[in-house]
Amino acid sequence: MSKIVLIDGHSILNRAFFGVPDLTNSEGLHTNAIYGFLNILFKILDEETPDYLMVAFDVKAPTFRHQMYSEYKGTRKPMADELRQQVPVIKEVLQAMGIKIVELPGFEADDILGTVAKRSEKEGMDVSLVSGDRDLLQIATDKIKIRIPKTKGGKTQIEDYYSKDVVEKYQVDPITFIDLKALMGDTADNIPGVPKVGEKTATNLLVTYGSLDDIYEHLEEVKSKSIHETLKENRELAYLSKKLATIEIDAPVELDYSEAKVHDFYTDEAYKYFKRLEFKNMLGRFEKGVDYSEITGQFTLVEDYDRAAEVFESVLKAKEDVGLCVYINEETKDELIGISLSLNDSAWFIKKWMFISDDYLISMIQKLFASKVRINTYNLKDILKLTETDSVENINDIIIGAYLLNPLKNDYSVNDIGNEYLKLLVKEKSQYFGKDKLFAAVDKDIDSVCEYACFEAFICNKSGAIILEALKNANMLSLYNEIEMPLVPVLSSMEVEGIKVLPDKLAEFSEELGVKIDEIQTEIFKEAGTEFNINSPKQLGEVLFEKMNLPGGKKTKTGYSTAADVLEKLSAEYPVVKKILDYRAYAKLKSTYADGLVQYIDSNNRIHSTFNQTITATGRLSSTDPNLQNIPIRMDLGRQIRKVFVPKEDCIFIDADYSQIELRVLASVSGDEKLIKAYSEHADIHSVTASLVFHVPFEEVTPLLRRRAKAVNFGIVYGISAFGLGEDLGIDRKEAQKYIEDYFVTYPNIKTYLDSLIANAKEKGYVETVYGRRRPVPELASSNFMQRQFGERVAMNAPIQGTAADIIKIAMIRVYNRLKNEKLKSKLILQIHDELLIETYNDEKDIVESILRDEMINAAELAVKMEIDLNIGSNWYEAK
DNA sequence: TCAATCACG
DNA sequence: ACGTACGTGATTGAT
Repeated sequence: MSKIVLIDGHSILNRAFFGVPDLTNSEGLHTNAIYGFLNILFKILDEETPDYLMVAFDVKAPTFRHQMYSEYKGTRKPMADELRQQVPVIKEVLQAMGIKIVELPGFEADDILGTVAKRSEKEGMDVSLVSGDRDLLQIATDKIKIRIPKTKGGKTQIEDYYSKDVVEKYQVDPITFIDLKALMGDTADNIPGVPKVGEKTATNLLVTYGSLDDIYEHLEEVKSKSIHETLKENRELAYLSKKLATIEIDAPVELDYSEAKVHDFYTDEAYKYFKRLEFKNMLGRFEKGVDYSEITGQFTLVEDYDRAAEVFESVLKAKEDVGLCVYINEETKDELIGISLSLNDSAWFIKKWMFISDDYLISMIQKLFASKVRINTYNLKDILKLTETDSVENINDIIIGAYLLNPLKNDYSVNDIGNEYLKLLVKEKSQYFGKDKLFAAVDKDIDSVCEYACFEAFICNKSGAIILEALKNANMLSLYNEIEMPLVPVLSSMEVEGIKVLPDKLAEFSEELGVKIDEIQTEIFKEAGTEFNINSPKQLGEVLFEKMNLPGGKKTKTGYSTAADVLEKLSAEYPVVKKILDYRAYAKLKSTYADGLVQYIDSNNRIHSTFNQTITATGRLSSTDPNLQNIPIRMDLGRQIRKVFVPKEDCIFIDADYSQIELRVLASVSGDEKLIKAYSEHADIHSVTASLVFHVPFEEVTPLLRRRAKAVNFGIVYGISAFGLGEDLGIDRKEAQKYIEDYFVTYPNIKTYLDSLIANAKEKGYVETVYGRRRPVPELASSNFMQRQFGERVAMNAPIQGTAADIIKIAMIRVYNRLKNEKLKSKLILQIHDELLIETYNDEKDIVESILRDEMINAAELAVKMEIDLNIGSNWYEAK
């Protein structure tokens, strides 16, 4: 049986426009709706493999509905400019792809679609009708499927409705669905006075009486007086509304199926459009990929012990690379589902089952890791938690390589890597399993699990060598082999160890904060003369700036800004504002820290954060679930939280942090003699800067001048701007500009260095750290001034922040290896960008201290010596 | 899901 | 004339 897919062009474009965040190509053309439309189109094509395809659009000309009702303005709202621009472009793209577009003056797209759907059904075809508009549900039958895509944050989900699904969801059949819409009046917003009853009432009426006609026939039986009245008064309008909502299924469409036949859409002409629109991740579709059917033929499900043993034997003596992916039960977290292996063009999914136990599988992975075979894997950090090995020689982790090659992406899934490096397009996980987790899918649909897992191992394996080659070409092989890969077991261990907390103390904090919050809230309500949600910036803004008439205008898109810097300016004069700031501080502490951390405490009273190695643009780590890199410290109130983080029995904390690592990096890489000299003399760098920049003798540098110089130093590292510095210091832009100029006169090499970074970035398209880590700076090529400015700041900041990140990573590896090689029990448990925390056994205190000093200071050989501050304590508050 | 806010380096 | 400091993550309310 053949299948036709019909697409409601305008409604899908509309959906895409609102579902996809604003996108602009370098010509300044808005492309988000086109992008979203094509995403949906491709998803449908991949899923359905139809024989025929058509896209219908509305035309501007008046339709029969206008004749029926002169005020009719169409069922759709006027279009935003950014969307309107995109309509002709998507049509051109579709034409270039050779996709049939249907338009019919006098009719809306709905009518064309309804007509074609019904006719195709008669021809004996299966019909898929894709629309964002629920009005189309009236067309559904058991052969006509209405598909309603929803784009949420870039991901597309599709709701499917056959006639039975309409009944299930709305309790009425597709034909009666028109009556439902008519009663609710939401298909004809423009008609004044349409009887608007709610969905509940409308459904009840229809379920009780059958149809709109039946309702009016039994009008006297309708009990509710108000509903009765509305219906009675608006009878005519209800019927008009119904007529307008009814989709024409016999429009004079000239139908030639041969024009709609599905063929190779990936033409050269279309390719040019995709290039111009800058839809890079769609370009893969235009290139000849690996033949999908040929590969899946060599995927094998292994559920039998002997067979598993054979597979292991063959991969263990392999001369070529072996791909490995490991699947862990998402719920229990420490149980395997199975593993996939790949060798050449074959792959196996070895399911945990009977004699193929967790222990067996883990021991086999260990054997593989210990062998001479080069393994290409994915997310090694989690695998190491199972195998408890920390030698990563001969192991490639493609996620690490892919991140180094482009740290700006937010998707490093196996699929995405396959797409980028192998031009291989395979089904998404959700296309195999929907919302199911793997541990559930393994029982429901083992064949899909097998195919999915085998593809992953296959992709790991095939992309491994390509990624290594690309790293080599980018001069990042040593960064990869000597920093990023050796860091993997370090992070793995840190996550496994976790950090101990005192749950009772945490609860005590929460309690105290709760009391305080209640007190302050009562006072605020009293002073404001009204009760409202202080946590709602919207409500707070209204209370402060409208009801209480405080000075301070709008700042954000949505209304008044109530950010701390705005409120601080008011707090001196208005005590209530001070209280709001206090309330905020307490509320933040309670929700994010005191209460927020509780959910992460395990049975040993330890919290295991995740240290992400492939998130940041600069090479830093990030910490999530929970984030232990932003535990309060700046205010003493918040800092108290650190008292709940404690070392385990027989241990103390040793905390060491680099002193001004970024400024030292800057001094070193810029080669500025004055700065280097100041550091070599262990001088107070901010005071030195103040003295030189503000032309006062060193002894006469006041705290104010020092503070300003410090802000300038910070600004330099961030990629200075007069506005930003001015904002930070509360001085005007002119004065800030003067500071900056004077700074550059004082440290001319820094100016030269920063300029060279920008020039270099413009030329090469990226900046790099001392250790070769790259950050692309595409913003520098933007036609948008703001974007370019941003690009310049990024070009100045990334090498500095990134080099500092490289250095502490080296220190972490060295500290970790020293602890291990010297058979010490103490463990590295946290990294906070320039700080390391070691849970140190009392009897190892001296040696750990010396290891930390030694390895952190000597991690880098720069023109400026590194210094660290080291503290010891019985909780994290004391050790800092 | 997004925007606003605020915690950290 | 534009409208900004660099890098992150969690919580909240509003949609």
